[in-house]
Amino acid sequence: MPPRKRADAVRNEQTLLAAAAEVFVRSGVDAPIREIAAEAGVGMGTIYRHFPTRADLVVAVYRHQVEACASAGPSLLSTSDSPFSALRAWIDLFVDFLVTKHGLAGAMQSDSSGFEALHGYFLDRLGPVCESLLRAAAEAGEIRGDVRPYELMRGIGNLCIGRDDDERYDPRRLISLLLDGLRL
Amino acid sequence: MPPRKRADAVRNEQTLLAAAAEVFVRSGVDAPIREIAAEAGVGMGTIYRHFPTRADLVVAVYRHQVEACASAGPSLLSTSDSPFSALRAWIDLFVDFLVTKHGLAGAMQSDSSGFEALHGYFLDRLGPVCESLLRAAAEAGEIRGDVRPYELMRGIGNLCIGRDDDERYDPRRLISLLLDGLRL
DNA sequence: AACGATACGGAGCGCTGTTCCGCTTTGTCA
DNA sequence: TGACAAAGCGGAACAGCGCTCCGTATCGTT
Repeated sequence: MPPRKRADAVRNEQTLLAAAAEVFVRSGVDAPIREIAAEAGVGMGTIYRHFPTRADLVVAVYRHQVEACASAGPSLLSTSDSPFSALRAWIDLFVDFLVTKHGLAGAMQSDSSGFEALHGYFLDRLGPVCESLLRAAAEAGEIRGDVRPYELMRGIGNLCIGRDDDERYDPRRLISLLLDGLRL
Repeated sequence: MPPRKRADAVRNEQTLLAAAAEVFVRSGVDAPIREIAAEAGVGMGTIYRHFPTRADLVVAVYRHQVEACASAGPSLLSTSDSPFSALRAWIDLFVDFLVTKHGLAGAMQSDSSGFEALHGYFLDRLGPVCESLLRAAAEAGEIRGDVRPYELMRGIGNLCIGRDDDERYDPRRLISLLLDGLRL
C-alpha cells in the first residue's frame, strides 16, 4: 500500500477542479491551461501532474460537477423561498454543468464506451435529484405535475447544444421561458 | 463588372485545392496551414488570401472533392478491367473524401444549416454515380443486385467514423471485407 | 516598353501545449 | 523537537501553431 497523498496535493486537486469548472463555463473546455492555472493560483506543472491529459481533467471536472449538482439539489430545497425557486437555481447550476458535459464528447475523441459509462452515471445520479425538485414544486402547487425529470433534463440539454459564440442565441433565456411554462 | 482574376491566381487556387485534399487525407483537416502551403509550394499568405478562414478552405475542398469523385465514376468504369474493380477504386477515392467530409462538421461549428445544404449536395451528386457503378457491376454478374447506393455509402461513411490515431482500427480493411461480401 | 494593379512569400508576433528541474513543503522518525 | 528524504510545486524555456503585414515579383494593359 503506497503512502497517503500529501495534504497540499489533495487541496490543490480540489482547488483545480473548482477552478477548471469555473473556467470551462467562462471560456469553454478548450480554455488555455494557463488560464486554469491562473484561476486556481497554481503553476502549470501542477495541473499536468494531477491530470496528464486534457481529457483526464475534463472527466474529473465532470464527475465533480455531477456530484456537486446532485448534492446541491436537497440543499437548495431547504434554503430557498419555495420549491420552484430551488428548481430554478438548480437548473442554473445544471446549465453550467452542461458546458463541461458537451465538451466531454470532444475531449474523449477516442473511447466512446467510456463516454457512455459517464453518461449513464450522469443519468443515474441526477435524474432522482431532478425528480425530487420537480415533485416538491408540484406538491407545493407551483407547477404542473406531469413533467418527467428525464424529458426536462434532456430538453434543457438539447437547448444548450450549439456554439456559444452565436450572439443570436441565448439558451438560458429559452430555458427560463420553458420553466415559466411549467407554472400553474 | 470587376476585371477577371489573374491567371496565376486561378492556377494557385486549383493547386491549393489539390494540395489541401492531399494533406487532409494524410494529416486530417486540422493539419497546419504551413503544411498545406508547403505541399502546394506557395506561401501562407496565398492561402489566407484565397481562403480567409479554415472553414472556407475545407468547404472549397469538399465541393472540389465531390466533383472529382462524381466525375471519376464514369471514367473509372470505362478504364477498369471490370465494373467491380471500378467500384473498388471509386470507393477508395470516396474514403479519402470522407476525411474531408467528417472534418467539415467540426470546421463549420456554427452554421449547421450550411452544413445540411452541403450534405444534400453531396447526396444528390454522388448517389447516382454510386448507383451506376453498382448497376454496372450487378449487370456484369459480379455482385448481388439488391444493394442500394444510399445504404452502401452510408455504411462506408459510418465505418470511417472514429479517430484515425487508433492503431487497432483500420476502416479500409473492413470496407474491403464488406465489398467482398457483395460478390456473387 | 512601361506602369499600375494584383498577387505572392515568408519573417515576425503572439498565443498555445508541454517539459523539466531547482526550490519548497510535508510527513516521518530518531 | 529537529532534521532529512520524498513528494509536490512553480514557471522559465522550448516548440509548434495561426495570422498579419509589407517589400517584392508577376501580370495584363496601354
